[in-house]
Amino acid sequence: MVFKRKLECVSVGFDYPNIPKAPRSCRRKVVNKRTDAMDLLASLAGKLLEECESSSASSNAFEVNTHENCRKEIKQEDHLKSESSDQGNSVSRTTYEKTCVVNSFSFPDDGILERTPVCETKNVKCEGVTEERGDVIVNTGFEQDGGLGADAFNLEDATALGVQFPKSVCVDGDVKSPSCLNKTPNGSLDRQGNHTKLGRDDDEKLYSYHKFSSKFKSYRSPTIRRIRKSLSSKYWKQMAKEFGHYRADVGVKALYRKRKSCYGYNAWQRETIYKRRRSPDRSSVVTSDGGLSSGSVSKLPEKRDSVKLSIKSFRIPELFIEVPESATVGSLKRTVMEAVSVLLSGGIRVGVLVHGKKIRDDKKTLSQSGISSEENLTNLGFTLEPGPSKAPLPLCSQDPLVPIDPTNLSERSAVSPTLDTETPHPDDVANPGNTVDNNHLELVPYQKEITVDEEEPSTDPRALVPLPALEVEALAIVPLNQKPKRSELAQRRTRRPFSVTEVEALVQAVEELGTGRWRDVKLRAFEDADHRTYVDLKDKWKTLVHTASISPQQRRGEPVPQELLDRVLRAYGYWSQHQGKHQGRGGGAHKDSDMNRGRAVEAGVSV
DNA sequence: GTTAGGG
DNA sequence: CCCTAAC
Repeated sequence: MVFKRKLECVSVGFDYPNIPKAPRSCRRKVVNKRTDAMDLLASLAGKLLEECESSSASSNAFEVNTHENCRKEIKQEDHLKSESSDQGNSVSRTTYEKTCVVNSFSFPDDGILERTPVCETKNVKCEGVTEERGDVIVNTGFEQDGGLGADAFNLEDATALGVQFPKSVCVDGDVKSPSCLNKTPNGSLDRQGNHTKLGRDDDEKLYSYHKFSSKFKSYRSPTIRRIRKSLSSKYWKQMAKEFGHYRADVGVKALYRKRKSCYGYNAWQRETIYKRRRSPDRSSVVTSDGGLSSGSVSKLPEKRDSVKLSIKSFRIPELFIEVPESATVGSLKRTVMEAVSVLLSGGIRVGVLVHGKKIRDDKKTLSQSGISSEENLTNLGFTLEPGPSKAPLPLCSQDPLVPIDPTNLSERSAVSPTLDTETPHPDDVANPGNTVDNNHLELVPYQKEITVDEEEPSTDPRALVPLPALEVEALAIVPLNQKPKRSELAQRRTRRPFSVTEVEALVQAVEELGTGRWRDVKLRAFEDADHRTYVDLKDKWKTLVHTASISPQQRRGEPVPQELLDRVLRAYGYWSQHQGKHQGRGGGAHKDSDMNRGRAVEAGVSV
């Protein structure tokens, strides 16, 4: 149900503000938001795989057509075979094919492609290191030259390409431009085709993200569903881990919401397809290249003096949370969730730490900053700093390293949560398989999602960037929603079913006031019920009418006396025919007498 | 701030 | 219950 509609926006993906249809202003905002950092990170992550692929691919064939307007038509077909051995004993060998088709990429600037690499450092290595500075910490682990495999990632490439032009993501497979959807070769809308193709390999995790304009909302792709289902829980859990106690399900939900409003706001039609797989060593990787990197990779076959690193995890900054002891764990989770959300919604920046010292000069090269084989890089770290990005990620930045100004000090994100210690939150339900009442229905899908495909513990210490997290976040930032309202991340009010008594009072009030004066109804019958807003009353009335219209067998929840339902129907019918007549009139004039009169009439006519 | 509706 | 468009 609810899930179904959300299915449309299922996953994930990096969203890039290059959709033709999107108002410039919107796109701009995207960039200014979390997009900055998240795009960057996402892209970095993406490069990881790119690196992997380029290094393990037995063959690569690209075809890049450059049009005037810096439009790239990239087609890529890879048949790559990769093999590697686990650190353990088993040796896994994976063979897969890769088909990549990228249509129409727009770049704001030609120069970029030709830009020369700036990174001059040599391969360096070190094991995962954690730097803590009170900010968000990104653990980095430099890898040896040798056993990089998929975990290696070329910063140079990433920054030079993916980071700045994250047009699409390609993980081991199809690459699609967000705009592909709208621009199939024949000019027609094409959603199905690619999806279908994507689902062929069970070993791959596919993500599809749809943003539809309202007129496409009814679209339901079986393939999409499948893709959705294939979403492995471990990734969400991974995200949860990476982001502290971030609750994946809630997070997803919140994001859905956020997106939902976004979609309503802009009628975009976009699609980004992700293919995800487990790299030989079970690390999760993703590439983000927008096709551009693909082409470039072929151009820059040999990149010796590069720095390879992997970002193992992200940590959130210090969060201050205060909850009463009586609060439930679920409440605590939500609180943390909210805190994190607030943090993220406030924008984040990326900082680079070397030996615990922040490198503020974005112009410096890595080697100049002390990031090279000559140095002990165990102290290299990245920080995600809270606070609005004051230096929007320039699409054509000439700085390949850290496009985001990392100068500001971290800020604290304090949250003074309002906890409810009432009914356990649906998310607290331990067993997803359990039947839950309507209230929880909406969340069930997520629970399921999260428990599907749980076979792999994902304990690989080298786990890379929390893919899902990035994807989700990347999505979250796409928003065209100017002001990330706090409500977006606020928790939903706890459900409080109307009691028969309340229904009675409501019916009574509506009989007297009609169905168009909810504020009055509120004042009259629920004056002291602070938790009942007039909107609630209106909604309740709506459901009451519905309930009264269906057979008793179909009704759920605490049964409402038939007598009351009859009154509901009666009042409904009455006021339906007396709308303009009585509505808008001053207060209690048409009261019972009116209603009764009307009732009598109705009774005589139709009841 | 309210209303009316869709989700 | 939430979210929005329209008032």
